[in-house]
Amino acid sequence: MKETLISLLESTVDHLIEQGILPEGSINKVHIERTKDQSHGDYATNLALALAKSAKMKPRDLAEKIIESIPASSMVVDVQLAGPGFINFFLDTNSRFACIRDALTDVRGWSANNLGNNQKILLEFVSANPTGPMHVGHGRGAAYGSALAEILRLSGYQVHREYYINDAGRQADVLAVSVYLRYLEACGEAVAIPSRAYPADYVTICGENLYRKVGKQYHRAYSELLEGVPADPEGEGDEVKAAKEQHLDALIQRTQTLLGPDYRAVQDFGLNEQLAAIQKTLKDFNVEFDQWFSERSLQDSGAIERAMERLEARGHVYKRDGALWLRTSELGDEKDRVLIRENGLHTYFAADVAYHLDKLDRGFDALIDVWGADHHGYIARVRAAIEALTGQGDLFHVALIQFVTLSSGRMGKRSGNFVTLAQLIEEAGQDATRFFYLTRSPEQHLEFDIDLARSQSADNPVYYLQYAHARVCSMFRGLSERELSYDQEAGLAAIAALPEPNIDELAKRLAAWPDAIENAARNQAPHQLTYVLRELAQEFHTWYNSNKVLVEDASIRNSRLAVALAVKNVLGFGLSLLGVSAPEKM
RNA sequence: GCGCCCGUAGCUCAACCGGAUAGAGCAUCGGCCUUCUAAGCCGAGGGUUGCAGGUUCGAGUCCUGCCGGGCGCGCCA
Repeated sequence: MKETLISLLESTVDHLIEQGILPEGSINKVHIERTKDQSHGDYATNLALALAKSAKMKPRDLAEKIIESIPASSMVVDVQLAGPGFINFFLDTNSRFACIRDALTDVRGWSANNLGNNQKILLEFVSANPTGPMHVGHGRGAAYGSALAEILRLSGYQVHREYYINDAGRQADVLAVSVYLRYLEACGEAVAIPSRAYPADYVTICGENLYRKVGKQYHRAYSELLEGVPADPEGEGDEVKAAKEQHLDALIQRTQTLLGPDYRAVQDFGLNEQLAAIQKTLKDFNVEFDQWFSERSLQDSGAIERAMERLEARGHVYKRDGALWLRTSELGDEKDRVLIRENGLHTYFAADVAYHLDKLDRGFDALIDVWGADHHGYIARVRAAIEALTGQGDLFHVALIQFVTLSSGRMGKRSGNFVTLAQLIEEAGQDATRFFYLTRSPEQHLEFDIDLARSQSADNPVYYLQYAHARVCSMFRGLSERELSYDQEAGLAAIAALPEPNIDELAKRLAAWPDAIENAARNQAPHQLTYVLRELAQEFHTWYNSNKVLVEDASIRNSRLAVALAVKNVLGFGLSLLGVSAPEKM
């Protein structure tokens, strides 16, 4: 429909160029959009406004010339000049109500578009460290990434959803020691928990679980563990903080020495338990992945070394102060970055470079990483590294998700009493939580009012949409109770004969649905769908209140049932894209 | 200090590549259940889109400078 109008306008422009009214090559692309206001018709173009300058005419005068030259079409019943020079198109009834048949026959196919042209995209999101439970910030990334994947798939992209498991590096060691100390506690030792270790309850439980599983198999005397370990100082300030980290580092080394090969077993126990908890929460949250990618596997397979060698071969690295540096500053970053530390260990960044190289080697046309806004300073260096390795830095995109704040104050990753995603879902429910995350644009800070979610969850806008869906279902239950019939074809054929004028507004909202998907994909903005669906539900509720559906007149009944069912299909499908259920009863 | 994001109604937020009279929810006030689900509908009030310039037919949207808030700037991850 849109394409038809565009081609009509393109031939009009060609015609005007032949006539000498428009200069050669004045057209780049005809832009046409749906109107917001019914009085502006169904579609509008700003063509005359855009071309007025090159034609050296007033916009309205040019618009008149354009309207005169537009070829006749059976779809278009009227073309009007409006405002400063807009050209409005009014469609015939068949075209206006085609969306109802489309929504009834194949809502998914009708909703789809080919923006992506079958490109392969790797979408990495959440990737929360398996060192503890997910917090409410991770939940936002999960809701966003999951919905975006659905929208992109519907828009002609092949989407691969991936979770990067940070199961290597210092944080994994901190987890291992934290768990091990709690394990010793369970063995009967009196231990002091380092101030920089993970102190939270889940670590204690994890240590106890380990004890329950293996008994005293890994038990070493606590006094032995502390041999040669500097004290854990108290107080504030940079120096004290550094000393605290040194205490923890020494403890890690000591634990590794003492446990030998058992160290890895303890660490794996902790990592696996935390990862299992994360996977359960995500599953409960209706978020799925195609692949779980382990950071440690990069190390074990030698992928990191290979990436470093490749960078060296391409002349992007140098040694300084005993460390190996990548010249990212030559590729858009603000300064160079360390790959291999003075102590011989690679940085997190080095592993990430290898990871993104691996992604590209797997043959993806584009990489999208969903990151929290606090990582924005990291984008330039990763892109620089990809550019250095492959010359394809432009294939790397980051969707930055702004922070989630809680009404009861900022959350902290390590504080003992932060609110976890699992707790939030427990309080507000899966549907309300998913939907609330998605009603904000990703670049907007999200204020999540825990108390509101708890006490007033019935006010959540998600119920508004679900209620519209349930209403239609209820209507069809009433249909059989009253022993009335529904003939869909007869209904579709008679829609134009419906007496109520507000059917036009409702049909207009329905017809806009496929465009909403395409726009949401183009802007990587799932939140737009929540608004479009809300508007559809709103228009439906209005129509429902002013028109009775289960009437004696079979023709009107059939048509209204067809309309209602079309709305139900779009609402149900739309909610499924967002990971929200569409109940048949409420 | 430098970099990224944000600033829209009392509150929380929309506004698709720059488009026509800047829209919703909550809150406030007034109506609508003997009729398919009132978790709903109808109506009212509420705005110099942080401030000042600029670009153009047209700016909440783009550019510059301020003001305010958040985040980041490690051989941590």
